[in-house]
Amino acid sequence: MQALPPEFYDRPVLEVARDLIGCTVEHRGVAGVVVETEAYHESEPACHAFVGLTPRTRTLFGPPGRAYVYRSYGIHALLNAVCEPEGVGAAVLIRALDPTVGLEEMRARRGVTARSNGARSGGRGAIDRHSPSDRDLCSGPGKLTQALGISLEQNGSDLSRGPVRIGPRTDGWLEPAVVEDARVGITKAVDLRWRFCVAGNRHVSRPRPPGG
DNA sequence: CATGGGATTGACT
DNA sequence: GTCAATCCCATGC
Repeated sequence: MQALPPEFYDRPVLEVARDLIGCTVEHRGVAGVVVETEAYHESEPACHAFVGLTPRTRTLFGPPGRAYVYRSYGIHALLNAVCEPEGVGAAVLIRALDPTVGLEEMRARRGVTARSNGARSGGRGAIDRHSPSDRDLCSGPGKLTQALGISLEQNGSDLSRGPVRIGPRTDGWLEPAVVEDARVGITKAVDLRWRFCVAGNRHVSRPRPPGG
């Protein structure tokens, strides 16, 4: 797969967020098509970069085309693509994928959690968790990083070079039907409709947008 | 140095 | 629908 060049990300974050729909995210031979994104920009308070340059936001203010990976709620790693020129804090959050390559590996990573494996290993069947349906593999920002094996170590890495890479739209995804909606899970700037989803796609996270 | 708050998920009522 | 898990880091004293 030919990865998108850094210049692709050196544009207004809203444009990139829309254009990333239909593109492919790949990590170590496991991949999926982007079906949901959100845009974040330093000018609005829901963006981490709103507070300015700190150790945490260093990557956000860095060059475009890098991965911004951070820990959410102490548990999940969330993947973003840094956008706009260096010095401007902006990024696209990858919220959901339509799984395409390496589904067995995704099921393995998502099927048994550390907690269920460890704490519940009582007398009988230790591994008793259900195997998630393929719909649950990548239908959320924390799920897809787990399915692809993406962790905080990838923060700052180059999305054009890897190990996490993003490639252009392929056949079947050249002109996806995109619906806009309000962003999910935030408490500030909730009125901005900076969420982009593929209409009708099963792998879009909840809440599903109207018509999506 | 102490505190508080998440760009979430899964289990449970 | 409710709720807890769990860690990084921004903020304030």
